[in-house]
Amino acid sequence: MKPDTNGHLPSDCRAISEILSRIGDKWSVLIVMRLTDGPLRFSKLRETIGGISHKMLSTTLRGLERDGLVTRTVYPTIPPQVEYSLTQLGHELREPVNALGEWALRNQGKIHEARLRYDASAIDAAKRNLPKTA
Amino acid sequence: MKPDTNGHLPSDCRAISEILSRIGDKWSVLIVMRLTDGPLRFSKLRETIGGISHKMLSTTLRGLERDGLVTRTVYPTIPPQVEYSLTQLGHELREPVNALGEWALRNQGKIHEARLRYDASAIDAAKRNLPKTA
DNA sequence: CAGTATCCCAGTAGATACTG
DNA sequence: CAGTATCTACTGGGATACTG
Repeated sequence: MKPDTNGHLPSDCRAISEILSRIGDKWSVLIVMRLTDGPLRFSKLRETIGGISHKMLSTTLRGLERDGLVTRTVYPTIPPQVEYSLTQLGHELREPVNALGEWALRNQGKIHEARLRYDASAIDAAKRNLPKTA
Repeated sequence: MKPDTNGHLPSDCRAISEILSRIGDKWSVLIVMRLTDGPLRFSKLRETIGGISHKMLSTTLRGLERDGLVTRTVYPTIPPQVEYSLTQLGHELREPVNALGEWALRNQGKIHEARLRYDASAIDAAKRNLPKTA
């Protein structure tokens, strides 16, 4: 296999792709970020992340736990208490994710402008195709 | 709004989440990586990325173009030729994506192990619940 | 060659209700 | 409180066929 200009093999792209499909879903990153400052209980986690359903929080947490990014601790009290916290691996993940986040923050304006431009020209194109309707 | 330990606001998390949902799909990153070394034509792009359907390549490229990450250039030859290349923004995106990729590469072993552990204990738990069946 | 449109299946996520 | 199960709606993505 021939490395590209960055010394990356094609197979590396697959690895990137794989990890992205793992954390690229709607909630994983949000959960990891929320656990940055310390452990949180299920319900607290759900509060602080707006808009996540009971089911999705449960499902996503199990996925993160399975991949060793999050630890689940059950306190056998009544009513039961369950705490979630980041593992070492989970904490380490935050670094590249933050890098991506900073890129996003830095460039969200440009992306927004690009979209406006694109959508505007798409409308123009549509008008050229449908000059007389309405 | 209160910054977390990294000086990030909760709204930043949304921005991260948003960009991730943009590039976190199955193909975007793969396409960006393939365009690293220079422009490629539609069919060439499709060849080098294994397994992508005609439709998805088209759809994903349009999305990347809309966000200003990719440029589409049409050469009015017969048969028509269309070249895709990264914009400046597209090239800049590669940096944080590579960082994530390197994290993925570095830790894929750990993740794999964590999964094996998790799955093994899940099976054990299942066995405890179903001791006599089969 | 490049791209769009249509059809269709499968996986995903929400709402709701129930259990330990 | 934490979590699972079910049912349903929506969407993503593949196959195919057609157009500039």
